[in-house]
Amino acid sequence: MNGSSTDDQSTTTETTSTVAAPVTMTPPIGSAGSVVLDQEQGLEAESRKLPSSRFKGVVPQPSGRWGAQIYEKHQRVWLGTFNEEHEAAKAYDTAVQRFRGRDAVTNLKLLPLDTEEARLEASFLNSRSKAEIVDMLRKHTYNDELEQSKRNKSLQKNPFTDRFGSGKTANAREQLFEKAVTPSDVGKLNRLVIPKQHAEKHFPLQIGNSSKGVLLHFEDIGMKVWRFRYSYWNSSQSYVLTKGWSRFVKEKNLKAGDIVSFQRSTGPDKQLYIDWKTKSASSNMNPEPIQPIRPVQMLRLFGVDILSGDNDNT
DNA sequence: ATTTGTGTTGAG
DNA sequence: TCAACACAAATG
Repeated sequence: MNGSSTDDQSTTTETTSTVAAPVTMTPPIGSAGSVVLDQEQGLEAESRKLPSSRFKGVVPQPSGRWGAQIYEKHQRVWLGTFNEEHEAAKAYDTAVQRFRGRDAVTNLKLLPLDTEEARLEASFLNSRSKAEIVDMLRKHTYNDELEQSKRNKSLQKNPFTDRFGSGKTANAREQLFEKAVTPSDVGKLNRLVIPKQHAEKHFPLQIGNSSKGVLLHFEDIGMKVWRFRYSYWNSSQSYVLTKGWSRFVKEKNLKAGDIVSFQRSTGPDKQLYIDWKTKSASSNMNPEPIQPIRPVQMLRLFGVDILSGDNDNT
């Protein structure tokens, strides 16, 4: 049934190949019915015994392939069959993270904390039901769907048309507020003053945290995450972004009068976003654009996204 | 004709 | 919860 195609799941060089490519020790010759296989470690008497997998959630198949399964409430959930043992292990890893959370024990998956890849995949995982994830794994389409999700996310992040055009919020992000930065906001003070009105409305501080401050995560247009310390300064009775702010000013080459804007995801994740633009023109006028936006690429992505409608999501 | 993946059991 | 085993159901 799934003999070939849709094989592009892992990063290994496993290309599409039918069962006729047995690189491993498992001989796919004939089904494990009663075929006697000598040469196999001299275990003639147990020739029909299947080899155990060293991976959790992975079981051998009589065909020589590997099945993946996970248990939930005394019940097995089948995750599909795979040509390679590690492919099945990967499927289990994905499933177990969706079923039991980020801290679940996995077989192979390194847990690159704090990387954008990890964030995107975590977001993608939770945006789908368990059944949907299982379906993707069984059909070997999980990686494709994940990549497509990433593309959509990056499109969704592009606010240029929205904010410079009509200012309407058609995205899954809501505009919180904007501020024209002052000379001191981009100067040596290394801090951004957040107007009290907006600060108290959108970034409320706990009573205990007001002096100490909290760490806020913002994502920019290039999906780069910025971490700013946010606190209240009693001396000036103002709310400020301090640690981390100067790096943003430097990288974006912010000048006095430029506009910084803050958004927040309308979804349940409450992800915060930060962006900027020059006073009277688009940010493309930046002499050193670190994250150059290419309208051409954006359009191309749009086209691909719209045209690739061959998914059979339930 | 093959292979899947479910039914089932027993160990941990 | 987990995998080993057997085999009816599913698939080609």
